[in-house]
Amino acid sequence: MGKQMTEMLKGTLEGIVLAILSGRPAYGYEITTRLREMGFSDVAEGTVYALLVRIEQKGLVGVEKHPSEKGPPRKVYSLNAQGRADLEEFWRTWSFLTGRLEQLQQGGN
Amino acid sequence: MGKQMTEMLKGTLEGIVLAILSGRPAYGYEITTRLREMGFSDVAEGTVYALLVRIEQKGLVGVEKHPSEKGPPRKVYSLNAQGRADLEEFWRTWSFLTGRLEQLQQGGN
DNA sequence: CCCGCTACTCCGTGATACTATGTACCGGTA
DNA sequence: TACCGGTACATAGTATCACGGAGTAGCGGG
Repeated sequence: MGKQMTEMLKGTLEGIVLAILSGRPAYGYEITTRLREMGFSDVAEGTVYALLVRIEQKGLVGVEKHPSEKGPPRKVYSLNAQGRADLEEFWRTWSFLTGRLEQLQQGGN
Repeated sequence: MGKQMTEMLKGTLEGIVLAILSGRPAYGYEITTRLREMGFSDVAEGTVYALLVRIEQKGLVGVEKHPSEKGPPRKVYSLNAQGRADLEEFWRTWSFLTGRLEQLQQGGN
């Protein structure tokens, strides 16, 4: 995708990852793969790892190390209470935004 | 609104302004006011002016100076062909994103 | 023995919004 | 007159976030 998508993902990607984690715990490489499968084909790996560090430092997730059969140990992230609260707040902000945009798209300005 | 909104607006605000201009030409101060009325209560004035300079330099809009009865002359921006194309591209990117997010919100992950 | 996949990390860059501040024009009011 | 508030635009500095690119490391297969 283009530059527009890159900019639009700012602030949204974090919510997307939180939403993914709300389903079940996951580790970085897995999350990157899932994002790619979803169609976010050029989300950079480094971006995802940096984001995970960020939400960990914000205290939105817990981390556990699990050995992998195929490489270095995985850092499995799981949403905690604060993370769930943050996700809800994200959805509120998101729906506010979609509401306004929908209005704009229908020529409602 | 909070910091989440600030981050989410990155990349979106430009589309929003283009959408506003697609209705009819407008000048900076007016756009800021309209954004506030829409609920984007803390979009900074400086942000809007910087954005307008940006889209002008990208060649998405035309500019005309009109005198004002109440202050300095207004710089009235109007969408040109390239701006309309950019706006359409914005809507495509936006609907891609909303599609994925909708899926995620319905626990579809 | 190297290649490719898995898995994580880090540094520098670019884009964007915010804060804060400044300039300037105008009308109303004390 | 002097000042204030609303109109209107501009800019310098800061923070955040995604990307590009490179590096480290474990593991299994040709």
